Amino acid sequence: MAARNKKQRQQELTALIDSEPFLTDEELADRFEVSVQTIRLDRLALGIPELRERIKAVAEQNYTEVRSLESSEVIGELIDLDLNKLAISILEIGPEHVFSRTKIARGHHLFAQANSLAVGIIDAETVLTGTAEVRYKRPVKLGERLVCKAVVKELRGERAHVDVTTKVRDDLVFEGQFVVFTM
Amino acid sequence: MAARNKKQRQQELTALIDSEPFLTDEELADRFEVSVQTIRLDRLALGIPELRERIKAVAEQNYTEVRSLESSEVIGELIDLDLNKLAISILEIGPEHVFSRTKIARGHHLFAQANSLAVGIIDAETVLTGTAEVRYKRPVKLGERLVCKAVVKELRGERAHVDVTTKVRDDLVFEGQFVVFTM
DNA sequence: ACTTCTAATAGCACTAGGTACTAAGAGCGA
DNA sequence: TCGCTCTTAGTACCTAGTGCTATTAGAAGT
Repeated sequence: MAARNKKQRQQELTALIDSEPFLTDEELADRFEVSVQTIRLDRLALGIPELRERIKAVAEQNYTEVRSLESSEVIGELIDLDLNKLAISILEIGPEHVFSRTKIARGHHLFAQANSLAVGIIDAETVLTGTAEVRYKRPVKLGERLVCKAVVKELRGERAHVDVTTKVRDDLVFEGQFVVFTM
Repeated sequence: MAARNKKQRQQELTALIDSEPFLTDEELADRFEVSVQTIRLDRLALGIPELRERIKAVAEQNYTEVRSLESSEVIGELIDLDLNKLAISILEIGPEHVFSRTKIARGHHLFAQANSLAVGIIDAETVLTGTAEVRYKRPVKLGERLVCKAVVKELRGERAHVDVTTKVRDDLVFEGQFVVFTM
């Protein structure tokens, strides 16, 4: 690896550990062509914990968060719910939601937020999506907060029509009509 | 903790470590009221790795699973790709994809597989979803293998129409029309 | 040229949570 | 009593560190 000064090395160190948390000080020292001690001093200066703590952090994160993020009933944070009428959820776009190159959110996350809200708004044991028509109005970038609003337009028997709009601040980024069924 | 024989203790040990993998030998010894050495012998006999390896395993699971599940370019396994023409991917429905109560796959996972394929099929740096019209034909259950096929119907300038169908064996479960844009 | 400062390096003692191995005592059936 | 299992104890060693001190290399100031 090319020579660099302290500042640059520390920046790159932060980025590297962020993307590959499973590297020992020794492996890091090899990559940056400095001694292990230098890496330790850098970590100390940057407040980066040791390997085992990093591994533990990743493990604990998964152990609790992932399960609730991907398997929870509603994608995002449910902040208002009036069953069979209206629901609002908020989803903050993090690195796991975006194309790494462009930092633009992948479409299915907006769909997931909207779909799970359209399903969750209906007061029934089992609700499944029948059809959906969605339009992406503008790209959503890393760090933006998606406010998703679902409104029940029609509710007849086991079929419901739900309109969903997603905004960033007052900017419409996504809208869709969902037809969902209860069983 | 109540006294027990070796067999019972080892059974309970397996169960305990399975549900709480973050316990040290010392903590385990306390719980079972035996010496640390006994716990070590038990782990050895049962083939249970040490704490650090257990933590690492949990961490690696998340690190690969989450990245490949949530952040990979195509959701599912890409098994055929003819750019700007046709693409096929396979997604096996696991516990993380279903409503825990009904074991039916949540709609947005089928959408995600279809959407990411519709985007990935186009030969361009940046491709974004414009609109989508999707229909869910029948519920998909835990353990089923979704075979998703995307076909480019029209490609004019920066806009493309992609038809997507998803089947379980020969059974159509999902179909959609996507309009995607290149930038 | 000499001092001063910083960055980098080296060495040592110590820690947690182990592995691998040896040794020894308790309890029990034949 | 012998033989056997189970349990406990102890030692040496390992990894991936922390924390501290001492030393060296290079650049900057005067």
